[in-house]
Amino acid sequence: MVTIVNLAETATLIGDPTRTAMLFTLMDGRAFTAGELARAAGISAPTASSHLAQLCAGGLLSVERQGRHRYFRLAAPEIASILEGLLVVTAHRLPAIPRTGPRDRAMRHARICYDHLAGEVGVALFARMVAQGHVRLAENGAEITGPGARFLADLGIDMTHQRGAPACRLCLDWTERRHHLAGRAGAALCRLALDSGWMRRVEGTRALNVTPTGIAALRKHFALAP
Amino acid sequence: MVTIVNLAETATLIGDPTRTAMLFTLMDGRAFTAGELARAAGISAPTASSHLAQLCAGGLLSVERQGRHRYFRLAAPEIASILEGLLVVTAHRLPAIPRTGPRDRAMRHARICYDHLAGEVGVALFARMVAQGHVRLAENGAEITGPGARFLADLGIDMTHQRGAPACRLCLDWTERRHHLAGRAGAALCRLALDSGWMRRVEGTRALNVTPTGIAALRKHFALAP
DNA sequence: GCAATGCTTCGATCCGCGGCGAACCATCGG
DNA sequence: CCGATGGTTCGCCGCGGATCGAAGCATTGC
Repeated sequence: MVTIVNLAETATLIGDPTRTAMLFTLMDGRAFTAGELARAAGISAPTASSHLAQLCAGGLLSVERQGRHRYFRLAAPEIASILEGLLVVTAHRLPAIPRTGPRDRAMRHARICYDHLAGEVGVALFARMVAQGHVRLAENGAEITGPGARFLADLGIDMTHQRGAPACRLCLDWTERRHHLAGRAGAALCRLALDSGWMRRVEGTRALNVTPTGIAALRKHFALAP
Repeated sequence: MVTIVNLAETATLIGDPTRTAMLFTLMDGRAFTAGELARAAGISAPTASSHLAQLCAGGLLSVERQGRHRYFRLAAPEIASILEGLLVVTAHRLPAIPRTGPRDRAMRHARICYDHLAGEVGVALFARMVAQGHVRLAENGAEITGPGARFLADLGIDMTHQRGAPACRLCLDWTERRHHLAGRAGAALCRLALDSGWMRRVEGTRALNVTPTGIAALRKHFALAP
């Protein structure tokens, strides 16, 4: 019975207390970095790396590289169901989720991520573009729609006849744990925001201050409340 | 934190291949002696005794003394649900599953899951009951409607004035990846199918053979084509 | 460029646990 | 009583895996 052995492997993966702690941390559906999960489980980075590799190989976690970070999340909703099912046999209690991310409010609100916008503003902006049909989520990332290209052109961003880096990349937001827009389009929007005076860099950090001009522009072009 | 450790202990209990084999043997809802489980798992009596003691201490099995025999069974229907759920995740991880062989075909078509029907027949039967308004999907599982209670009464199943285990539970089907009916109603339907000669157990497995009588009955009562 | 940060690999250590044989206890048939 | 059968306890062995420190690789920030 091959299936029995495989099932036992899956259960063994869940069975280690350290790995269980990691899985529990991930049970809210967000993604966490390897270091965050190591701290959450109270183990060293090497041990965490080993555990995470096993969980990925076992199909319980999926991983997304982001610069020097690696974001882990549950590979499927069924994983969470299994954990809840196991809870039926044991006691019930909500897991403690570590508060992570920068303490700086400005950083949370808006910041530069590499060459594009991140934080609450970046995530909300991307969500609006998807909702308005300017960006369509695709199999391997996202793509700009016809109306989206016209919308960007009105803002002075020409996305046609360009090659090299992909136009749209999805970037997992550090503080929001949701995707924001990267790639050439994301970089262009970030340049636009800085060049138009919508946002200004805060000296010495990656944080961005949204100016009154920016608040008005975000409301006008993206129907975003401040 | 305590719950995490307890949950990990439960998963570890399931995680040993030998114990998994025992649990699988017990998944048809019947009780087996320690010696039978030892032979089924291919281990010596002392080892089996140790494993069974652990499974009982972990709340996965219950035991019943009868003379010099000790009969073990799954402690609760939820245990079977967890095992099936783990199978779903494990099967999801393995893309290439050998889906051939007559024994596997019979298992996929109809089988017993603890005390109720599973497989294509079990899933289809539940789907028909929902479509016909006999069962209504609810927030936390499902419930039998008024017409559903009358329908079951016509089949000789009385679901009124009973307490204890819930009437309707949903169980995720291992092979179909959809829900089938568990709980008291599911168990009653399974008993009906066996007692009425609709299906017969295949010796040594959880598979069920649907008899010609059963095919006719499923068509008549549930409008199910074979 | 260089330093700092995040993560992985390697090597070594150590503990837990599954496995069995032998002996022991419990129950049944006579 | 006495053997036969079913199960458990005990002692021991060996392997697997969890852990960490140190070193190495990759990426970012300045």
